[in-house]
Amino acid sequence: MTKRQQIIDTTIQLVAEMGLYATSMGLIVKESNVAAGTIYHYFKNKEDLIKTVYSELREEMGKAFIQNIDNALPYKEKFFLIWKNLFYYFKDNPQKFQFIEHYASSPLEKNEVKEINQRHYQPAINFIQKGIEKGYLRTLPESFIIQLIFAHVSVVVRMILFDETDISVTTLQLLIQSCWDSVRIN
Amino acid sequence: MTKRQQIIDTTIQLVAEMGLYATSMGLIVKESNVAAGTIYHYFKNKEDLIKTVYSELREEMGKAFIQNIDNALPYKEKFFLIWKNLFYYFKDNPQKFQFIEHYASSPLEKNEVKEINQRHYQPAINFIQKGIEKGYLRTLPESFIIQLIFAHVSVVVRMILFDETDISVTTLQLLIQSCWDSVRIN
Amino acid sequence: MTKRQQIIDTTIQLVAEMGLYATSMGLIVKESNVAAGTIYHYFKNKEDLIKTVYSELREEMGKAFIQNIDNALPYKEKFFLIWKNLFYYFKDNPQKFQFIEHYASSPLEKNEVKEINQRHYQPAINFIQKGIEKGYLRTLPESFIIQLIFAHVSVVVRMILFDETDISVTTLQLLIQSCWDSVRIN
Amino acid sequence: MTKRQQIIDTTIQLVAEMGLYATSMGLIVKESNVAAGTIYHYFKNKEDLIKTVYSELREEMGKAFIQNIDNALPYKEKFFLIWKNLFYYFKDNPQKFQFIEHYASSPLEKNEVKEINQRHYQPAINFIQKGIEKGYLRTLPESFIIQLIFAHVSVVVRMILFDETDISVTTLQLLIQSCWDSVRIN
DNA sequence: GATGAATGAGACTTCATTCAT
DNA sequence: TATGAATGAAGTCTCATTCAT
Repeated sequence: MTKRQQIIDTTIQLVAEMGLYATSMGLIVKESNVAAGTIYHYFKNKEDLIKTVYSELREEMGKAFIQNIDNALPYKEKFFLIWKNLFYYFKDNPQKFQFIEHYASSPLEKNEVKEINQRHYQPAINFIQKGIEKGYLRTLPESFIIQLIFAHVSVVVRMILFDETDISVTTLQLLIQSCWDSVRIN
Repeated sequence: MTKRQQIIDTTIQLVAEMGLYATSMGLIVKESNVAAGTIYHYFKNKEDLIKTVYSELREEMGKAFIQNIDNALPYKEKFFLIWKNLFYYFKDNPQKFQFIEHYASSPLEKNEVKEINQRHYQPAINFIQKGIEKGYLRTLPESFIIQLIFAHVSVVVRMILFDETDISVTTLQLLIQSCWDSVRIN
Repeated sequence: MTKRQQIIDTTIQLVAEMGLYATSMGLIVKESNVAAGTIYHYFKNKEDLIKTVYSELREEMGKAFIQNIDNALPYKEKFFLIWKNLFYYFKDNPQKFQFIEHYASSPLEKNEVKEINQRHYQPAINFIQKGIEKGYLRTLPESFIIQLIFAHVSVVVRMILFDETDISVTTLQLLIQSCWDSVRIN
Repeated sequence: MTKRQQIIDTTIQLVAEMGLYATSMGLIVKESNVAAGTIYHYFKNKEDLIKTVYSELREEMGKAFIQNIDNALPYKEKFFLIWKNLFYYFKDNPQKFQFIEHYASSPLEKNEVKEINQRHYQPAINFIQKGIEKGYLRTLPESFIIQLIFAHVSVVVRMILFDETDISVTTLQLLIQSCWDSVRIN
């Protein structure tokens, strides 16, 4: 594994466990078996490191949730599949989920990166847009609907992760239905 | 106003604007017109200050959202009123909303305060419990339903606050309906 | 007990246990049931408090070690009695002993108090002086001999206090003999 | 000279002059021409710095006082030589002597370092042990005898250092004799 | 006499970052 | 590329002391 990747992996892990601010560069140095200077060889500074990691995760996530979606399927089924994709991506990568949550709620989020990462959203935006146009979804701002879905999934993931319980396929189906009911046309 | 209150008010304002970590004790000192030592007269340390502020806000919030609820009203109407109470409490106190969001996503949240503040939830838990029993709401864990509603309101509030737009009463009604649809029995 | 005495007692106890610097005024306040301002009513500042306590202890100690000395006794016997007086004063008042040790090794000792407290030494100086004149003791500076005796007793007391053992009368006699042998004429 | 050594030297000098507590890290920074962070690169914290310095001095002292002792010499002569070694080590390194005195009387001393540094005592313990076995010294606990000798030397050194007088070789011989008389078999 | 809220200088320490090797 | 010693600004907190009540 390259030094750069070691740094990124350690950063994800530490931020997930301790949060953005408790994750000092010194700690990353210690845990990643890399010298302080090396980090600054690959990243301009701490903010750049964090933002880069976030960017990469967003891209990965963006790919994950549209994966294996057959366009021929009915809209509702695609919705359910997408929800599941997102859910399992988070469930199977709890540290990445937590990193993203930490980042999203940090003051860093306020900056320009928002737009930069927007493009990873594009397929999602398109999907929602089409849902509204075709009369499957309520007439609400797309970004709002996306936030709603994202928030919904996050609540479910958080519940599972922190309660350390698992969830049956049936229950999961109920939960997705709940999300679907909040955005679909009655 | 007492020194203690000055400190608390300044803390809410600064944390709302800059986040938990960018809000240094030095900044609080400067903005609150209080000596450094005075803060430590009222609070054990920064963590204690933050947690105390959070606790007080949670209590206030707990009171706000069950306010003016006539028990004689139909369940659904009560649900809508509670949603609105919560919504307007956040909308009218944006700094308190942001403080709570910052706190909730911080590593501090992980600690014991969670339980301590649980009692402010009690009316909410009871309300949800009754809704499930009477067959108005889906059979899901109460705490999960509460999280879902909370997340839903938060998304709406965030949208309004950050987009700096306002929202018509009609739209609001639609949004509450969306939340209701995600938890009500079909 | 007067507030003043409460302060002094608490100070002795805390300094004995924790040392001069770990004994903060705040700690004295907490442990002595006295308000911060009250301490400053009786003492000019921390240094004054410590020095006053020390002065009082020195006076007490000065009285203790010449107590019950019959001038008619042989010189050597008087020496043994004085040694014992000093020893038992320390053994029976371990906190006072420790306070004195902490003070004596502190930078405060360097100041003027040394002379002020000199007068409590006077009987000791006289006793040593007479011993030299009469040919019982070696011709060395009196203050040096006093330091030697004081150091000797302190070593014994420290040993007993920290090892938490006690000591037989016979052993004690041997120890005094050791001290006596270091200053008597051969 | 390395940064680490600069820090240690400055620490010895400042503690000797001002005591353990008046020697702030800030002062060490100023006097040693080193950045604050650099101290924490070499030492975990102030306590660690002080303890490390003390440890090194104890080792140096341990080497100093058994230096040039010819085992073939008579016991008493070896005793005199050892006393002199210790005496001159302190007299020639007054700041180290004062550092050790400050440390020894501080609350830090109470901790584990005591044992760690015990091994530097080993030659001394052996020497005393042999003295008792061979009938040269009184039957008293070795550690007690060591404390006695140490206290004796310290009184002499303190006298010379603080009175700023020097001492003739004859007088010195008298003083060692006094120490010897306090521990030798009559 | 007694109280304790309020002060602010200064103590210790952390941490992102640089730079010579 | 990679290292890690060195930096110093800034953060948190303590503590002796004051003063209005």
